[in-house]
Amino acid sequence: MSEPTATEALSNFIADRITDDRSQGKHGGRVVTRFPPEPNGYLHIGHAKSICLNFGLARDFGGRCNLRFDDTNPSTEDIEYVDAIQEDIRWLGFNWDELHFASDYFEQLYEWAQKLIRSGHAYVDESSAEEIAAYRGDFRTPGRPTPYRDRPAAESLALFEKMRAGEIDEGKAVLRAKIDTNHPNMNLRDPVIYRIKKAHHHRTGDKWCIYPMYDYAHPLSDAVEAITHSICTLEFEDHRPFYDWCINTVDTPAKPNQIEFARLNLNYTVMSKRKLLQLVNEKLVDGWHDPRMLTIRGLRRRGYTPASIRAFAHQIGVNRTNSWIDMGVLENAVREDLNASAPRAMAVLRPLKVTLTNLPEERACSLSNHPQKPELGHREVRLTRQIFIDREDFEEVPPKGFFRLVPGGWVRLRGAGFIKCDSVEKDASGNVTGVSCTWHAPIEGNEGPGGGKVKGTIHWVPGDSPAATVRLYDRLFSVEHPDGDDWKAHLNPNSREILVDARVEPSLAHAKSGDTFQFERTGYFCADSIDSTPGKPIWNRVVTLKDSWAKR
RNA sequence: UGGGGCGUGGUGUAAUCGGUAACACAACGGACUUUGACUCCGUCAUAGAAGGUUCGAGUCCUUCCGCCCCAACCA
Repeated sequence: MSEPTATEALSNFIADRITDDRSQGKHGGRVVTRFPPEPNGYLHIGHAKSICLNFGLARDFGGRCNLRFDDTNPSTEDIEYVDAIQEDIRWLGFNWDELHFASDYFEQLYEWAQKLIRSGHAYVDESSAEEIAAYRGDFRTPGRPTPYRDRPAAESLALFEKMRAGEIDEGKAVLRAKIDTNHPNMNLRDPVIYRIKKAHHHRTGDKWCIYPMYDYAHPLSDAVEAITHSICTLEFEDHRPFYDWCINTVDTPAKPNQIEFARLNLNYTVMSKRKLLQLVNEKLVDGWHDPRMLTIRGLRRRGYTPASIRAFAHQIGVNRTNSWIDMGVLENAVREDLNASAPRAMAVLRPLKVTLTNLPEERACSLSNHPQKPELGHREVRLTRQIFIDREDFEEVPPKGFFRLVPGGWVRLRGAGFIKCDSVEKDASGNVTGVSCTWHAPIEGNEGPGGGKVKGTIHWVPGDSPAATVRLYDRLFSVEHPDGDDWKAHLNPNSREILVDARVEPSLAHAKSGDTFQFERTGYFCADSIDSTPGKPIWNRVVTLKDSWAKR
């Protein structure tokens, strides 16, 4: 297995900063990161970037990395996701040091909120959501205090207790941090830190009916775990002052620091949970694990390897610039990994019958399982009197530069000698239904049967090869940036083509779910983990091979 | 409009007291090849713009320009 980049130490501005912090003795020299997903959806390639960053940094600096579920909003979260997320992280090849849930800290968070109230840093506001928004103002309108801002701490304390006790209806009161109602940074205009939600929580059940907001729960959860470097995406940048406010005002023993980086943008796909959910709900794809989805599960089923995703994350780097990564970079990462590891086999996607008129008898041909890895051995493929080749490897009137099978020309048969097309059979409407060829045994050296070099080599399978279902996957969208209201109109109608009469080498019948092969000259294919049946794998195309001929 | 960020080739990432613009992907050209794959070789940027400081600036200063984020009781 070649995995040169995935184990290489991370080199980016965050790693630099950690190095700095350590040299200054910050955080006692410790490095503790965390990956904090909200369990309200499945992980996707964008999360993979964050996972590789957080776990990678901990690895590189001999620190630790926790998995913490940010489960502060019971109305959107579900246990289904917490299980799936853990499975996906492990599959990617990472292990967390500690597993936590923000909900484990609810009691502590509540006490800290009381402390804030007592010290005059928080108050219960009984304004409605609309009123709060109105009083908050906007970029051009100054914010103002609501009538409840200066109520006595004791009153807020009592009301906060009533909120917890379920004696106040949803929407009738919230706890707000008391900072500055007219701060230029909107996030500091007395942000809400607790709201009433009479919802069942997947872990705490009905114990709570008030839930902390992310902006309050996150920094304090980090502090509880003594996280040193709390890495998040750029949109939280102007929340950082409040992050620091929480840490400093509550005055937690640990003082974690938030560092932001740019989230991953990939073209020809969508990344937001909202849109992915919509694709699933509207059945535009076959669920979260559809091989076309860039969810971790989708990628896994498609045939992407963990190493290839790690290599991709490493290659794209980390910085604070909003940028778009070309889908080709991801595709190239699997190609590179699979080229090194996947055994070779032959499969004919669109079969064309070829009769070898002069073949005396069946012939056993020995083919290498990997050109660069002799240790993977050889396999036997029978050359039969009738074989299949791919339709696109034959042209009756070849374009210039075509060096596959043509009438009267020799072409090499992978591992099985040469053939020359003598005649073409057609149906009534003129479609080619088969060709007849003269076969010639393999020849040592560079010369072909007719003298001179034979440039082309094509793949083939025996005439009695079983039919197999092969699914050719392509990018989900046909435009680089599917956005706007009509983003779904840009779904690629050809993102999946199902071939039910492909012919694969008989040996492939024994492939297990998840096994991946390179079908020579066509691409990498993975035996589907859900739809395959014993002895009859269904093949998913992971990615094509590069094809400098097709480009012309 | 107030606040916060960002701007190096087609794409992404580097160059950490200012000193010959590096690496990868893509593209193009070539070599090799029983996968038109792989591999190998070569070509491909003067830095958002304009000024300034300096012997010398992507790196410092000034002024513009462009793009992104923030006005949920979401995260």
